Amino acid sequence: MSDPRAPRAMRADAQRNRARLLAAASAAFARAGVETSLDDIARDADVGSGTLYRHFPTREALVEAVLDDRYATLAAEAVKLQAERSPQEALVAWLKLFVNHLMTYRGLAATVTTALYDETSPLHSACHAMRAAASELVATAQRNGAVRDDIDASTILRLTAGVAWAGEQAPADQAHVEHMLAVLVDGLLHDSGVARVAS
Amino acid sequence: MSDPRAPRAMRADAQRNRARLLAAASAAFARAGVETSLDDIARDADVGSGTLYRHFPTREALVEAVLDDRYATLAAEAVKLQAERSPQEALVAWLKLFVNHLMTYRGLAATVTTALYDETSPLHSACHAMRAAASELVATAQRNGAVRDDIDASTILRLTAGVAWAGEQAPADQAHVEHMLAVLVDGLLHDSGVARVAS
DNA sequence: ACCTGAACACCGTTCAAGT
DNA sequence: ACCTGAACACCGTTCAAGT
Repeated sequence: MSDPRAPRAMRADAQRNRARLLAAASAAFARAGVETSLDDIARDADVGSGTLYRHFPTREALVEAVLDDRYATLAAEAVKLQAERSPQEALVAWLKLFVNHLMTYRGLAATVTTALYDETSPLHSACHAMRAAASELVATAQRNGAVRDDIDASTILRLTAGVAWAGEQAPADQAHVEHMLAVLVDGLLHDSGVARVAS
Repeated sequence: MSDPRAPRAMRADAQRNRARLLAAASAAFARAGVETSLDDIARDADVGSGTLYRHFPTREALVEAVLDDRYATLAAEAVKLQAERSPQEALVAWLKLFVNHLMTYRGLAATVTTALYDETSPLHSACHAMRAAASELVATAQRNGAVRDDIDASTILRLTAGVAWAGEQAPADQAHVEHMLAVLVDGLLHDSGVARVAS
């Protein structure tokens, strides 16, 4: 009868506190990265620190709640690209979306990469559909001979996260990161006369 | 007359404490990564925490002291490879040495990458010769048409550190990391009939 | 049912007192 | 000249008391 995911099950003040925490977290992550102080977030939200932990028992749970729909969107975009573009173009375009997503907050590349390997993480399930869709993109590109066969999808995701990580280690704009991604992509593609994605 | 770098300038107990701290730090870094507790290191060395800070005012200073000669060695190896091998082989072989060095301790890739961009870091000067030698390897490979022209040496170092970082995010052996490096290297090399470094 | 904020544990860093 | 360890600041996390 009562769905625990339905907001109506929450008391009005709890609902408001949750929303305040999400807004404060989003702003704090943007300003200082996902490793910023949780205490500060609670203070910014005008909420006791215990309330933050009641709503989001771990930092990852908070990150997951803030980004939430982004991973569903990334999964949907993968499926759409898969349907509309060539296998190679689809994969390359999606990796660009992925690397740009990872640049949303400093430290996010590390958090997501950890989550992809930690089944107990709340982010893990949020990323599940995205991961499956990405694997499909890779498998299709490999079947078509566009991408080398000696690498699996999860290594490709990790390497892409490595590019995002490299991007946040020093001042780098989006163009620079996409350029680094293009270099990686050139390494992923077979070179039998395939067009390269230049800078 | 008195050289501050000469160990004889140090009191005997100071000298012994320094050695103990280095040994404890090396063991702790190997066990728990370079971000491990400095307090624990002082305790392991049977030394007050203040003594650790007296010898090594920052964590980076301690990392630098522990690894010290490794960066001189990496610089020398670059020069040697430059002299003995083809431009392409030399660069590829050196990047392999570099990525393996970065895997020495968990977190080292991040520390070194930060240091490369932070001129105030004690690691920065330790890396200076290595960085110059690496730039030479890249420049030579580019002059010979072995490596693409649209990328500079520091971006290559950052991307290589990104591969090492990707390697420490999930259980990965040396072969796996070198395989990821080979993919990156394929992206760096020009594909005009050059032999690829396969897995 | 949920919130608050004090309390605890942990860590980095400083510094007064000691030798 | 160097060492020690207590003291301080900061942060994550828990929980008793309150509504």
